[in-house]
Amino acid sequence: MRMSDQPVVTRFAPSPTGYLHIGGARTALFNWLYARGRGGKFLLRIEDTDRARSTPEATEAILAGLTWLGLDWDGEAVSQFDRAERHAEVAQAMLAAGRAYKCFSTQDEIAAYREAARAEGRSTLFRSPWRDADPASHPDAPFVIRIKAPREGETVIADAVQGDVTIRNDQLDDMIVLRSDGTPTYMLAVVVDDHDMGVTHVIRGDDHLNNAARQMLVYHAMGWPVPVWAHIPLIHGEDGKKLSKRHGDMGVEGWIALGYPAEAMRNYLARLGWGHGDDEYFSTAQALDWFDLDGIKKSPARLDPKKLDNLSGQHIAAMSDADILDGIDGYFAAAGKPVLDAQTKDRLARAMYCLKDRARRFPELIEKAQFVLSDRPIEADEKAAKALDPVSRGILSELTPHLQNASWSRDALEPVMTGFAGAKELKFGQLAGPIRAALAGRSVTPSVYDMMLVLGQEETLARLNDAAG
RNA sequence: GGCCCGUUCGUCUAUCGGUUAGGACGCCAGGUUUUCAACCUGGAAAGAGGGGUUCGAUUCCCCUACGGGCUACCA
Repeated sequence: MRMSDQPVVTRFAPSPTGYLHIGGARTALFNWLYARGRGGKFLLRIEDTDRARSTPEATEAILAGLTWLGLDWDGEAVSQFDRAERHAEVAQAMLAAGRAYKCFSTQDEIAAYREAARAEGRSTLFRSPWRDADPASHPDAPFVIRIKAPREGETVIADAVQGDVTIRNDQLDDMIVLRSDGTPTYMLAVVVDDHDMGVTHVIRGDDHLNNAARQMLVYHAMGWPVPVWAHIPLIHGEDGKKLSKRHGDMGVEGWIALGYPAEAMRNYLARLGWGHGDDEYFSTAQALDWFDLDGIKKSPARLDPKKLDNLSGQHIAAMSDADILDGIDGYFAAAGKPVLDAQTKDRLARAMYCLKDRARRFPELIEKAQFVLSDRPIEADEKAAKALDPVSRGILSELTPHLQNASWSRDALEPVMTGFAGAKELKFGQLAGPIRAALAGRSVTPSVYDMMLVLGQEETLARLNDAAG
C-alpha cells in the first residue's frame, strides 16, 4: 500500500525558538487545508531537541498563533525531545542491522579534514575512516553513530510540488544520527517521528528539499514507506529578499495587533504560492474544498500588505457582527489595549451595520466608531474643529429646530436635511461636514444619517446643540 | 567552492505548443459621492538574456545571469 492511498495525515513541526512567523503560519495552513479538506488528520509536533534555543514561551506563542488562525490540530502536540529514547532505539537498530556504524573521529579531526578538502578543491563531505573498520579495533572513546549512505547511484525525491529531484549519492555524506552524548540529531528525529505518527504527507518549506534525500536514507535503512513530499517555496519580504524585521517578519501576534481578522489572513496566506484559477477572495470552506498540492507554485512569493488590506476589508464586510466583535477583542488584546467592556461592545454592535463595510482593518473600524464610543461633551480633533467655524455653528443652530419634531428614520430625516440645505443654498457636503464634526468630533465617519439613527434623536440634538454653542 | 530549486505586468497569479498573454491588488485618468470605505468606466503595465527542438514557443531542452536553499555532533 502506498502512503498516498492511505487516509491523509499531515503535520506541522515548528522548532520553538521564536514566534510563529508568516512563513510558518502558511506552512501550517497548507498542511491543515490539505488534511482537513480530505477528512484527514493534522498533527502538531514541537521540534525542541535544541535545548539551548528552545523555550516554553516560544511554544506558547506558536500554539497561540495557530489557535488564532483557527488551525486546530488532532491530539496533543508531540514533544520531539520527549521521544529521544525512541530515536536512540532506532539508531541502535540501524547499527545492529549494519546500516549504520560507530564513528570515533573527533570534531577536530573532522574540521581538519574539511579544511584540507577545501584547500585541495575536493568535496568537503566528511568520509569517516570508521565506516568499514573492524569493531574489534574500536577504541574505548566517545563516538557518534553515522548512517551508511550509498556512494554510487542517485536518489530521487518524488516531490509533489517540485517534481522529481535527483541527487547524486556521492553528494550525500554519512550523516550523524546519534550524537556522542546519545541524543538524536534532527535528521533522525524527524524521520522517526513522522513514521511513528503515521504522517503520509510531509508539506514543509523547500529549505528542507535537500534534506529529504538524506532523510530518505533512514526510511530505506528501516524499511519504512516514504511519505509524499511537498516542498513549498519560502515567502519573501516586499523587497524580494528573505523576510526581515522590516519586512513583515513578525509573529502572528504582530498581524493580529495590526487588526487583521483571522479569515483574511487565511485567505491571503492561502493565496500566497497557491492558486485556484482566478479566485482571490474566498472563504475558508472554499479553500478547504479547493486546496490541492498541484496548485502550489514553485517560486517564492512576496508579501503584499496592500492586497492583504483589500482582502481584509472584504472579509470584515462579510463577517457577522459577533465574529467582528470577537476579532476586535483579539486585536485589542494583541495591541495591548484594555479589553472591551460590555457597554462598549453593545455600542459597537448597534453601529456595526454602518461600520463593517467601510473598514479594512479593525483599527479603522474603531476609528470610525468614535461617534458611538464617545460621550458628551464630544471633543473635536483638529480637522473636525476646523469644520466648526462660526458660520457652520450658526448653520447647526438653525438646523436643530427642524430636527426637533422630525420622526427619527432615514426616510423622514432625508427630506428635512436636504430641504434645509436647499433653503440655505448649501451643498449637502457643507451641511454634513459640521454635523459630522458635532456628532463624532471627527472628519471621517459613517454617513451622517447613520450616525443620527444610531445615536438617537435626543443624543443627536444634544451634540448638535453643544457644537452650535 | 560543490549540489539542489526558482525566474510571466510593481505585487499575487492564469496559461498545461497556436491567446489581441487573462484576472486580482496597487497605480493613473474620469464618473458617482455628505467624509472615509466602497462602487462604475477607461488606461499604463509582463514572459531575465542567449541558443536550440518545432510549421509554431511564455510553454520542451541547453547555456548564461540573477535570486533562494542545502552543504553542523542547529532545527
